[in-house]
Amino acid sequence: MEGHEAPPPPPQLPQLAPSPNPSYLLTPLLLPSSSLQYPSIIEPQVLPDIDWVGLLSGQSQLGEKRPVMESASMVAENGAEEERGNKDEKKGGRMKKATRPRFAFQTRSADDILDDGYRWRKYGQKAVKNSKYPRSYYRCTHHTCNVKKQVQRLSKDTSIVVTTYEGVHDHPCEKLMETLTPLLKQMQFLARF
DNA sequence: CGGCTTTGACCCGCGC
DNA sequence: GCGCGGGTCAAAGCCG
Repeated sequence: MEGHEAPPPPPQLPQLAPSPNPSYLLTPLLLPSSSLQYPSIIEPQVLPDIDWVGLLSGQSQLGEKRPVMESASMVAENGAEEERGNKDEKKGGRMKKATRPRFAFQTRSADDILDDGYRWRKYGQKAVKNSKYPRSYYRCTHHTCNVKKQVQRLSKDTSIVVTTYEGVHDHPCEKLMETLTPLLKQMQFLARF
């Protein structure tokens, strides 16, 4: 799909002031991937180009108004209650708006899909307004797990991929455990001396 | 053959 | 009420 490639050398990212709200929770995101091949570094920076408000709140309107920095920072909306319109299941089995933690981060990567240790199944792709690139929708393949993520590449800086996670995995990350187990054993062994 | 991607259609919320 | 934009479904096709 990507077609026109040849991403230009990544321009200098705007150096943004550290988020006034330090609770953006980068750690939980780094955790599962720390031992796996990450395509690039995670950079806790914010691009004014991305529709963070839309990504995080579910409604996007990037038109004239820029998202304020606060909402544009890496956000973890944890208790963001929005129990609006609690209708019963819509026909077609569509999901109602659940109140789940959402957080987003950006990576500099040539790959849209970064290996975070979990298995994802793509269930949709949509063209997004104000963006050359489509947004992809993924769902965790674990049966009982209902975690979703959205992946979108910036049109301004094509080397930046924005990933938004929604929900928390209710199962261990097999890949991570595989990697960690021998390490832990070794640490336990060494700790005896 | 099972799991995954692709893709058009459908649904819903929101702004005007 | 209508149109737009975003999110999801599901059938068909692809691939290991």
